[in-house]
Amino acid sequence: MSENTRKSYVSAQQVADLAGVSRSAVSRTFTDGASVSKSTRTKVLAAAEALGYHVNHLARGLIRERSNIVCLIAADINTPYQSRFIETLTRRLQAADKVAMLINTTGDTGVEPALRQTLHYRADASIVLSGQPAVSLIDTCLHNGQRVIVVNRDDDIEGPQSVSVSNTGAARNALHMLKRAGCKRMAIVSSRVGTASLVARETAFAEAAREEGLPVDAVHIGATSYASGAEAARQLLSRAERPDGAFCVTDLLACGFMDVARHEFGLRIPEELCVVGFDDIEQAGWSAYELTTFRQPIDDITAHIIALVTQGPEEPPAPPASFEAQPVWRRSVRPR
Amino acid sequence: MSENTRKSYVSAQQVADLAGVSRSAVSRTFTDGASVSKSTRTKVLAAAEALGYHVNHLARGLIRERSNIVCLIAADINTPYQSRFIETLTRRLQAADKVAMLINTTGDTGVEPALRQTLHYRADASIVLSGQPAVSLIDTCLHNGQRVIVVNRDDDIEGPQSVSVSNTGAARNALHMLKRAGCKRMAIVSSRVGTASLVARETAFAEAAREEGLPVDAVHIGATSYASGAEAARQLLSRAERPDGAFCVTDLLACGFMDVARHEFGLRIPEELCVVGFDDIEQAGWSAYELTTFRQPIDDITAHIIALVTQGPEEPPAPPASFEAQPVWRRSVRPR
DNA sequence: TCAATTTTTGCACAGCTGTGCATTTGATTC
DNA sequence: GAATCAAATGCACAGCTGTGCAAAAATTGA
Repeated sequence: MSENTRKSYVSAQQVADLAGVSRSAVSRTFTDGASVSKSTRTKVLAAAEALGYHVNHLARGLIRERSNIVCLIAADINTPYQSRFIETLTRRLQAADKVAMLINTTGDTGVEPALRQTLHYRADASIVLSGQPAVSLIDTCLHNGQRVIVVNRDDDIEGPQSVSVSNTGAARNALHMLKRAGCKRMAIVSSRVGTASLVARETAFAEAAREEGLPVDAVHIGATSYASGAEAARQLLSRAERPDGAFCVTDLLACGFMDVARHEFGLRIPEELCVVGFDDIEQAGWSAYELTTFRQPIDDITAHIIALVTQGPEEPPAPPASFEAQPVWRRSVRPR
Repeated sequence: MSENTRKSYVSAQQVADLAGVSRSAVSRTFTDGASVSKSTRTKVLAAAEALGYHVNHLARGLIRERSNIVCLIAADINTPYQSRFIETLTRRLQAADKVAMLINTTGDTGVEPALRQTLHYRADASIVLSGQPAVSLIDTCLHNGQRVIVVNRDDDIEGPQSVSVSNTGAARNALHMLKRAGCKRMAIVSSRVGTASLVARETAFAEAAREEGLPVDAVHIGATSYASGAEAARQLLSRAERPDGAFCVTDLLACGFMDVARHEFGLRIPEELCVVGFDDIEQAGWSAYELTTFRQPIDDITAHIIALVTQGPEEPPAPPASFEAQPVWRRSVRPR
């Protein structure tokens, strides 16, 4: 007999029948602020418990304005920085009674189909953590009343809310750290991926170096990964005039860079080579690295994102928000 | 004039009106295998493009059996192992035309409300990556026709499909690795979190050591994290008779353990201390660690999960699947 | 006890789609 | 040009819920 009940989900009508009330009463029992008497409420709850009823949020989203679904569009989810971001974001979204749909744009699926997917599911908002969505598609989203929040992209796309970390100040600061440590020849370690924030860090650092009259060598290798940082070190450190100060635009690159510098070139850090990273991923604090870097204020950023997501549609769009990355002094740069 | 169109989503009816066809034609245009003439199809597509129409998957899920939503219930998402798992899983789910809902059970939200959430959204399946869902709730899921897939839990819960890595064989193998390397005093580094697979690894290792007549010291500290591994090293290595071979039930623990062993106790690895880990996270391959460990066959596991998710409801449930963790030799254990 | 007021309840509709069925359109054949 | 058949189309219903509105019930006050 339990076989035929297994077929499908239990609906509010079945609960109403069992409880001997109308379906409206069931609906009202599970709607905050609706008017139901105590006695029917308990009857309904008992019937729902017995049948294993759960409100169908898909149908509810059909009626209401909000589906309570928020899409996260991200690539390189297994990266320490991204995964921490996603962890924090999902936790806070849940606290705000939202549920996160995670769309991975790593493989063949680009950002476009991902963003289209969010429209299919009537998401309240889409948070773009990586990649560059086409403006036309963003327009479609906004046109359909869906919020689009773009994280860490400096480019000023008209329409979407944007949240970013100010890269320039921190990158300039990085140069001055290295200069004060006595470094004479600078290096920039970056990837081929032309992410806006990475490019911004690089150019700000290079410009500051030019102002100070310090030579800069920049390498761009593959993805923004440990392996790329390692390869960059092999290229940079085997040159005749090797750099003695390196700015890695990402901590992950810095880890690879430091490992090769130490284990393949036998260099001591920070005595012979100073390294500055960016992001303050967990590994930066591991005693194998003790990396001096800049901390992305993930708590502040995510808090602001949550505010954007939960604000009413009539409120005016907030101006692009920018947060400062704070320096974290460890031991990969010589003290003054 | 564009202000009032911004209000809400565009529906199939609007597209039909603009294209001059019936709403059914619109629906059929976006349904695979439905019968529509070429001319109306193009008319509909043009109108849809002009209005920015996207099929409402929420309403579609109301009609069809499957919502194409798959829920991932996970904790410690920012952990290297979990994030890699999630990355692979989301990618493959998307390739199978599913979309992943990520539910984070790290904070105050436990597994129970998470699993209940999956019922609310009529998920096709729930994949439980962490935590122990109550049997009654799993029953409710199955009763409602929702698949539940439990990953890496050894306990035999009746009902849900389960996929796991066989821990015992690998753990016994770990002991023999250390024994062949000449280690005399064994240590087990684990956490207080009594995850089934961690406990299984520990007990298997301990039993194998007992069979070989080798002494074993086990420590359990806090979460399964780098910091716990570090603290474990401080406790174990300051003892009078310190161990010379350590089995860390997780690579993350191993990283913390190795760092403290080297930088606080000045021990050389593998000359004075051999370390074996588990999982083969990315950091295990970094040259700061070169950790000998056991690789979780994530590709095989996720492939099997996808097969479970996409199989028809009438097919018989597959038996619990178990995969072997393969040893990965690096340099944290002395060669024979 | 009765009138007035508030609370509760049920009805019916809206929200958006997929699909069976009958009907119409178009093509093909003689 | 008529007949036959396949393909395409529109209608109407189902699927599950939230909510305005009117009716019913319960409460309050005198």
